[in-house]
Amino acid sequence: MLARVGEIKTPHGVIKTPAFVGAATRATVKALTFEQMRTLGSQAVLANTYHLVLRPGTELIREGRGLAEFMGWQRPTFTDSGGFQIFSLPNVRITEDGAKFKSHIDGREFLMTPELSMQAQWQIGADIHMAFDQLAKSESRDDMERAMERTHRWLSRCVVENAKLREEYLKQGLPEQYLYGVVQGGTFLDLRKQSAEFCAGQEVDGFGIGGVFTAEGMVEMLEAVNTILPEEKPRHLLGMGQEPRDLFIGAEEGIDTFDCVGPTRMARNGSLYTLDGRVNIKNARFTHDFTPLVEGCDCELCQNYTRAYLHHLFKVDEITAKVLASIHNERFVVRTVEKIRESLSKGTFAEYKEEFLGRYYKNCQ
RNA sequence: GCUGGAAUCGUGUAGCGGCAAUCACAGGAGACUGUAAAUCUCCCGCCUUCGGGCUUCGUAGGUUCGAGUCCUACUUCCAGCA
Repeated sequence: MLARVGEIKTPHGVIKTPAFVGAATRATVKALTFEQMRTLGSQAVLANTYHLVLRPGTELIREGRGLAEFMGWQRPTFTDSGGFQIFSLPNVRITEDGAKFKSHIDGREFLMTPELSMQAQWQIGADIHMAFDQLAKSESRDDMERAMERTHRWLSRCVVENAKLREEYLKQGLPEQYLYGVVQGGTFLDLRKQSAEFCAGQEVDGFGIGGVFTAEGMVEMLEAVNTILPEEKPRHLLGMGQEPRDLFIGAEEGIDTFDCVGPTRMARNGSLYTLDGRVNIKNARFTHDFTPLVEGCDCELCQNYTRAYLHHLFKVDEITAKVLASIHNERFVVRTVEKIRESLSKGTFAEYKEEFLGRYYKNCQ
C-alpha cells in the first residue's frame, strides 16, 4: 500500500498531505486573492520560475523578502523550474548546457540552465524548488530516453549548485529551501524505474514526477516509481489534478502533493466542477436554474448565489463570474483532496473513492 | 414638396455583372492537466442518406447567358433645401 498521509514541514508552515497546491504561476492565483485562497483552505501554491524571471525579475522578489512575503501569502510555496517552458514554448533551443528561450513578452533572448534555475529559485525563495528538467518532445522511446538522461545529468548539476546556494543563503541567516528531483521516462515503465532510481540516489529533499498528461497508465507508472523512491521523502505529481480521477489515483499510489492549472483555468472559461461531473455554466439550460451549483458545497459561490446568477455573470462577461467560478473550482479540488486525506486516516479511502468517482463519471460513456 | 443617399442572416457591416454572399457582435456547443489561456475550436438561411439539394440581399417589373450588384416604378428610412 503506497497511499499515505503525512506532513511536509517548511519555514512557512506545515502542509498536511495529500494536498492540492494551487497554481500561482505569476505570483498570483488568477482571478483570486490570497485571502480567498486561505478562506477556501489552500495550504500551498506553486509559482513559475520562467515567468518570474521575466517579470518582475528574481532580484525584486528577493528584495520583497521572498515569494510568500512578496505575494502576501505567508504560507508554503513551491516553484517550478522553468523546465516545463522548454517543452511548451515555441522557439526554444536546447543544448546540453540548457535552453535558450525567446521571451514571449518582448522577444528578448533568455537563457536557462540548471545552475541559473537554481539561482533564480533561491532568489525567489519558495520553500520547495523543482530541479530543471526536460520533457520529451515526442512519445517515442528514443526521445523519452534522451530527455530522461539529460534530466538526470541536469539534476546532478542542480544538486551541486543547490548545495552551494544553500550554504550561501543559510550563512546569511535566510530560511531553508528544499529541492525536489524530477522523475521522467514517459509511459515506459523501465525508463520510469531507471529515473526513479537515479533520483532516489541524489541529494534531494523530495521528488517531482513529471511528464504525466493523462490518467492512462498512471497507476502502474506511479506504483513503479513510488516503490523505488524513498518513503520518507515527499512526492509531488507535477501538473496533474484537473480530473478528480487523477487525485484519487495519485493519492492511492503514494503521491503527497499535486498542482494543476486546470481548476482555475476551467473556472475562467465557465467549466465548473459538480459532484456529477463538470458542467458548462454558460449553457442555455442554466438561464432559469435558481439552485446552487453544488448543493451542500461550502464555497462562497454555492453558499450565496444561484446557477442562473453565475450564468448571467458569464454571459455579460463580468469579472466576478471568473472570481466566483475560480473560488468554487479551487475549493472543490482542495476539499476533494482534504477528504481523501481524512478517508486515508480513517481507513475509508476505498469507499470514498468508489462513491465519488462512481457518481462523478457516471455520465461518461 | 424638391434634391441627393440608403435598404444584404437577430444587430452593425462587406459586396461595384459570374459559386448562400465578407467581417464583427449577439446566439448555440465543445475543448482545456508543472498557464504565452480574460484563451482556443466548431456551428450559426432552410433541408440533407453529408454527395448534395432548395430558397435568398425592401416590393414589383425589366435588361442580361447570368443581377445583391444595371434600369423603371413603388414602399420605407436618412441628409440637405424649402
